[in-house]
Amino acid sequence: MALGWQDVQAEALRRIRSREWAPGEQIPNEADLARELGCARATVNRALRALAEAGWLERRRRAGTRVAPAPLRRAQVAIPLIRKEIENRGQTASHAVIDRNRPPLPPPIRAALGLPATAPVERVRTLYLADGRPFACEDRWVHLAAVPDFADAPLDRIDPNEWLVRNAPFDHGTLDYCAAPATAEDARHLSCETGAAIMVLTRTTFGPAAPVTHVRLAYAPGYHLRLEI
Amino acid sequence: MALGWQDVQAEALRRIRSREWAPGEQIPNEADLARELGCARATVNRALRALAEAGWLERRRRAGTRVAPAPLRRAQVAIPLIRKEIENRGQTASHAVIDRNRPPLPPPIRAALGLPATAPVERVRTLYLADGRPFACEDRWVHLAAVPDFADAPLDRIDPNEWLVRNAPFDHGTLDYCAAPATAEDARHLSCETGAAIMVLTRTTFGPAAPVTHVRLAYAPGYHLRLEI
DNA sequence: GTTTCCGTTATGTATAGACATAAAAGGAAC
DNA sequence: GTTCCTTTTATGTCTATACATAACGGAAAC
Repeated sequence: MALGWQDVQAEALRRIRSREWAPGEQIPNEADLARELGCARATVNRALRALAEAGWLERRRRAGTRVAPAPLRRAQVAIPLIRKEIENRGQTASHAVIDRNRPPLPPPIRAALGLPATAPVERVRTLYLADGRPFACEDRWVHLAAVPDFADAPLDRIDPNEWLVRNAPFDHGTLDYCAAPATAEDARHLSCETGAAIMVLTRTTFGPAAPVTHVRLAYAPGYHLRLEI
Repeated sequence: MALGWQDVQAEALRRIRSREWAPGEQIPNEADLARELGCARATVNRALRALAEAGWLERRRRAGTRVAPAPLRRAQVAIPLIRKEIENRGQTASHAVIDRNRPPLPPPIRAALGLPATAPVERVRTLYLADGRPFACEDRWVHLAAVPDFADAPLDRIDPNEWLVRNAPFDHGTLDYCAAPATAEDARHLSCETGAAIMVLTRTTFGPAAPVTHVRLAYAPGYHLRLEI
């Protein structure tokens, strides 16, 4: 057997790193490379496509393939369940619903979800605990028209985050992390001082047809968001 | 005939979302699906592989393909140049080197890089400005054995971040975002108050053979890390 | 000179067929 | 029952071929 696509990928990466193929420069076309390396064009294609997805190459039909000028690397961040996130740290996860009701939709939340003021929404505030100590507190608004069953979700047994992940798969959404001072309410729930620097995640998710949920998640001090690249 | 892998992917995704294929459940094998949909197995393979990479499916040889029980979605975060990050906000980027020298390597940095105390390193502290206002301040340690040319980098013209991205392509690394109170030094450079909640990024990158750089980047208050999912 | 059109070219993708490989399942030896 | 081995099976991958598609570049029409 000849080379596998991973071998081709490794060889291409070697040439990129050794500057044999310099940044911005066009590399040989797939057919030539296949001939040179002694494999099928499909194999070269698989390798180069993977490198393009990883940000090392830029490919355009007819224009050929060139080395990315400033290799813009992408990091992947897995968005796990909060429960898993706690368990991955070797701690025991639990949660407590603080309150659950249907207040009028405040304009900022309304805007984020793109809903009319009359849309049926439920608000749930939840405290997540790791080994019994506060880990994060969540203020979540759920669009009931998109997930009618949420009204009956047994949130004492399964946390809102996990219930929604399991029962309302979504299309797309946005995450926004920022550092902020803990509000008085955050501080009360997280047992920290008002104004302490905490990580706040704001997430809005949309289903195929309608917005699903908007959530503000305030992590207790000391939270780290780790990415691999 | 006309069925492309994207069509197959869309159909599979429809079945996952409609719960025709329920979470945790095993789906038909590639050969059967290909026969059912009227395309080649390779086409089905391409579609299902893409869905697995996106986190919708879990595949194992011989064991078949099943719908991910709790679709663990991954978000991609592009790690742009700081300069680009500023320019993408429609502002003008500039930078100023605060100091550049070769102090002894402090143990925490040494541990992060995995280097002996005698390793040749250069420390550069840089302030990044957006429209002339402080955007972030950087404390960077560069392993000169891995990037000897760094000693001659004209950091008045090109910022350290960009110089390294362009001249020292790396293999892998870790990013760590956390919310922290601004130190007195952060506060002085960023024109904010000591103790203000700021986002701190700690990044360590490694080349094929040796560690390259360790950097602590403190963003001015108000910084947001946005991800699309 | 400008616009339109068309051929060339590199990548994108589909296909059938083949073999490789991991892992589960079942059977044989003990 | 436990261990080891063999079969079976679904995914992983390579190959050769073919056609699709985007885009560059030049020729033709005006």
